[in-house]
Amino acid sequence: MNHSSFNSRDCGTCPIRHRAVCSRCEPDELEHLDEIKYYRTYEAGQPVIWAGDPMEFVASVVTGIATLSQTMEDGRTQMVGLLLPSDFIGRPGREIAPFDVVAVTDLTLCCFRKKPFEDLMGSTPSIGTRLLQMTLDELDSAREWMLVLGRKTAREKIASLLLIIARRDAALYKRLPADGMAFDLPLTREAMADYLGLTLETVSRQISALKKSGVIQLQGKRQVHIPDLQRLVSETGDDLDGGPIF
Amino acid sequence: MNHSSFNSRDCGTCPIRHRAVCSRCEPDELEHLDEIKYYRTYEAGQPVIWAGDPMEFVASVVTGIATLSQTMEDGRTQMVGLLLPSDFIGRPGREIAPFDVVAVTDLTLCCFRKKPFEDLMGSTPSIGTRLLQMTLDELDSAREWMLVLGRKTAREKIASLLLIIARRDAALYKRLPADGMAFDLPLTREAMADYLGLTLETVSRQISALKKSGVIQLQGKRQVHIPDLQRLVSETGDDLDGGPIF
DNA sequence: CGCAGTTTTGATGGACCTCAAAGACCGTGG
DNA sequence: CCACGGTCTTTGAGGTCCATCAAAACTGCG
Repeated sequence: MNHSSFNSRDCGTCPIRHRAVCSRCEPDELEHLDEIKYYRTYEAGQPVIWAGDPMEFVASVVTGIATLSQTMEDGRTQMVGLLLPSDFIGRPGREIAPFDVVAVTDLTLCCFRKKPFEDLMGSTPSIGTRLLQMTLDELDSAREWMLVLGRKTAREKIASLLLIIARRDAALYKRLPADGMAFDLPLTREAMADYLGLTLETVSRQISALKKSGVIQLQGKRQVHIPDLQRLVSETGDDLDGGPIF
Repeated sequence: MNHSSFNSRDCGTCPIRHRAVCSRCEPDELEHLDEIKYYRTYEAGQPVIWAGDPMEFVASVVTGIATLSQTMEDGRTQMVGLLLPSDFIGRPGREIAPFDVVAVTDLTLCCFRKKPFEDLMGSTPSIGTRLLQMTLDELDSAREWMLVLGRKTAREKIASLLLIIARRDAALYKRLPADGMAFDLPLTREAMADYLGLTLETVSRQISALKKSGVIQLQGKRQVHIPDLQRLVSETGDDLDGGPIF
């Protein structure tokens, strides 16, 4: 995957133009956003914000992946979100960041200082509307993930994560997820463990087990091949007839 | 606790007037809402919506408590939210309910048919703004709960739940949570287990253990007394110096 | 090659689940 | 009043899944 930084400064050619918080904006509204936006880049592994820090800006992920996570005093950590291109970071009306944000791959953000963004939101309903829609979707996703964390077995958790990544990967390339698809795992075993509420050893063992039973195939440590998507779905424990896979 | 149904039809005396989705509305805006609102009541235990059902309305909880939950085919269930007075049910722009909603106590909802509500949202920015704020708060809560589900021990989970209920109970009566406070547990052991990702037996055992070590005292099965709030906080595993308790 | 970071694999133990039964609580009806 | 049934809760015994501790294998890189 190519995570080279995003160079264009033109919203018209922006890769997340049609999905991000600005996607509902008219050309004249976009101009206002354009005036106050600026880009920031982070290398893989770099922190973007620590929980408790004051947040001077809000931002959209343009390219790359970041994680949103929480850490307890004794070091236990739980990832609470995976931030992909078009996802929004920060919230209007909050001074302090509630969670850590860390770049997993090289990362480009389209940033807005908080105050000007809030002002613009007041005068541009389409931004608030879109942000509400995105936030409601995020809330549904978070609640679905609560089922994974609270009730699924380690094997089901791994299958659920693989399916999510497969779907997002397919969406990124504007295809439907299908049999025979392959994708890169953008996360280390430890990051997967933090997402799933497991240890990295358990993650490794369950991935090996899924490989052994033929649900997935691996090329190296990170490249995953799905021979039978329905098989993977059934391993998640989710309802099979719950509508379309995507 | 008295969950007698809410009788008044006047927004001015509505108990959730200052916290619900309508809290930012001006008097004239409130009139429009008033015209399209209607009340529905449910008895304890009754379902409000099943996941997959079409949703004809959105609503605010006026009195009582409801749960938002998800169930797998084999019966494993996970509660994903606790709906208290002023909380909002449903979302504009979605046809199908993603989760089950069940009344835990007797429940009164202030309902709006979806289409008129959406129309009103378009012309009344203060509703959308407030709904965005509430949704962002809900999202933060959901993410905090993910840490509980993914990383906390059974004992820490119980303590976390008791603390949340203690805070909400204090907020309801507009007091600060304090030493010596007492409150009713509105949930059965099974409902607590579904919230915490545990079995009801484990919930029962851990409550007994907390009682035995003096962190809580019980009057009957449902009345809880907290002799030392800091003690309870420290049992949650959360950061102690993380700002005010409430 | 040697080293650091990541992943795999193994051995062991413990936290929590499962199955089972008894006890507490509460409303109903004899 | 007390017996009765239903629901909720507690307690016990045993098993299992996953965490923990430990070490080896793999990967990429100077």
